[in-house]
Amino acid sequence: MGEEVQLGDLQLAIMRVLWKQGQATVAEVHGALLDDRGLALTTIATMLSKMEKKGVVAHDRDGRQFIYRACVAENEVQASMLSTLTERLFGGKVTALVSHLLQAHEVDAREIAELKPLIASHEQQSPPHGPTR
Amino acid sequence: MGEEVQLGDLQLAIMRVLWKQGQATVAEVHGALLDDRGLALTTIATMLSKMEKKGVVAHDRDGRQFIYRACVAENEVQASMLSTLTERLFGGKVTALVSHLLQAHEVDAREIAELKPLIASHEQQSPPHGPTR
DNA sequence: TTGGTAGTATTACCGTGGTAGTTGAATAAA
DNA sequence: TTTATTCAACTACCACGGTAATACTACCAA
Repeated sequence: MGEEVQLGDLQLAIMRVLWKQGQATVAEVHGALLDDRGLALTTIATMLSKMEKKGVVAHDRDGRQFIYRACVAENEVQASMLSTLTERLFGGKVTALVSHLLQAHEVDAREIAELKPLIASHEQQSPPHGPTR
Repeated sequence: MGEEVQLGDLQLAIMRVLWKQGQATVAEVHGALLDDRGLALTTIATMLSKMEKKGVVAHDRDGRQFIYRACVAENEVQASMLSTLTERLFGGKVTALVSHLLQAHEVDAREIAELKPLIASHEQQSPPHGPTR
């Protein structure tokens, strides 16, 4: 592990379609993003090409259509990008990140209520795995 | 508010120096980053110029030296970049972000222990401030 | 068999982050 | 006063994300 996957905004949007759909043609991805972004179909196609060169997606063909699928898991990308951001922005301290979230009112009472059981469920085990990095 | 400040890796590193120091000359910033990055002094100077054009730093002069200082608060940048990432990666759901952190073992028992009081202290008040965005 | 259509491939362009050499000006040293 | 040094300014690249027009190709229909 440790792929260091960093994706841009459009790339993430495309990945979200593939993650949700499992697989999709260029036209399907384009359709899924059209309302929010109104991009040309060739833009999506070009981006998918670049992403394939990068190794984050791959395609099979069905006749002349390309069927794209994700090659990296959502978890993986989340982990990679979030840890990069935590490093750059909070000196690698996850607690500093969460602390900021709370301080900045980014999370309200309802969300705190949702969080508490989540934390509780992870409280007891969590193996002693040394320094995070 | 709502500045939408997005900074790159080097830019963040430079900002951290300014945030810590309060202000610094080009040479001082360069010195502070030299061990980790070994960049040319002109690289730092160029970057600071670009950052000034962008409005995130400003300078006064002391003789011929430039004294740079941050124009955006650390909190502000953290909020902006984190919320962008949360939007792109977790569909805007902060709870999904935290949930990922826990699931991915990015946070160990010690950190959870640190987090609990933080959360508790924000549990009661947190003004009814409607939808976050 | 020829022409339209659907779909990918190629090419191009912009903005920005990152990196740094070269130039020019002002000050300090000789 | 001339020279050397120290800055900042200017210029130049490269990579990459994003955006899209145009070119090519294979299939389908008339």
